[in-house]
Amino acid sequence: MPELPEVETTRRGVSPHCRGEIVQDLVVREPRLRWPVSGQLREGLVGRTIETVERRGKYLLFRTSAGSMLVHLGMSGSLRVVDRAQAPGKHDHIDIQMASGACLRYHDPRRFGCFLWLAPGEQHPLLSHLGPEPLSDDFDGDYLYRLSRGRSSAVKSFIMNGKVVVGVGNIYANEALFLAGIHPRRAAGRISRTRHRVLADYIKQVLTSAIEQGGTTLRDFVGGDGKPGYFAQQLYVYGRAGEACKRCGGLLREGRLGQRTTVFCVTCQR
DNA sequence: CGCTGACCCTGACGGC
DNA sequence: TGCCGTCAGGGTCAGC
Repeated sequence: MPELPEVETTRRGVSPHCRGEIVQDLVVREPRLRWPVSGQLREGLVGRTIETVERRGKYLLFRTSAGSMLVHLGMSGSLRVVDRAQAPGKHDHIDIQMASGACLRYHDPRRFGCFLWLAPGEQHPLLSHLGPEPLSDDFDGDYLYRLSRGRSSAVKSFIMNGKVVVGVGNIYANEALFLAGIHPRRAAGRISRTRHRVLADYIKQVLTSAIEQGGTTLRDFVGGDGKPGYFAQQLYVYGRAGEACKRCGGLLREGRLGQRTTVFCVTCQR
């Protein structure tokens, strides 16, 4: 589910209900996530005031003066604001209850997400090797060009690699490559500077547009306010294999690249 | 160091 | 109706 636009949508949705609020209790119904939810999280968080909710790549950081809660939504996770009186449903694994009465509820059928506690100033290994934010000035075509020299991996795997750039998942990688007219299997190291610039610009554009639409809801994504995203209607290739290319009318083809479904147009992408 | 594939887990869906 | 295989938006890790 969540790539950068969905995580950002979640951040924007939950932030007003967290910022400046005291955490009254943390209820963990199912600690078996990607890594077990430790007691340290509860010890660290309860009684603290959440100062800010930040995002780094697909990670959310709930900052307090005593440390931070690091959250990843995995593939099927969502975090939304609910009324604390509302009975938890299946796969509602964690509640973060605010003194204000608001409640952040974490739902994750596949349990690939994680909730970790970071001591003040602690640089978690998960965050320390991440590439630049795609929407920042640190990320552009020249950067992609430089980093890709000598690399033999397919450009799609390259831009989905979090050490190269964060937040670009399968949906938006497919979309950006289509818009840039680049074949997903082309070796990253054999793409010109000009084309890398086009690609970087489209990555920024497609992510920005998706954030504006509240993300992409394929089956069950909901943002912090519980509402779905509307970007799915604007997808050019993802989920459209066998249908007509919106640019040339040809049949979109599907393949597998690095265990991920890849959709592209053989005419428009070279 | 770079790259590939197995793996983590549950649910939805299509074919029989 | 049910069983079975396949696939799904994330990332880590071992091995070459």
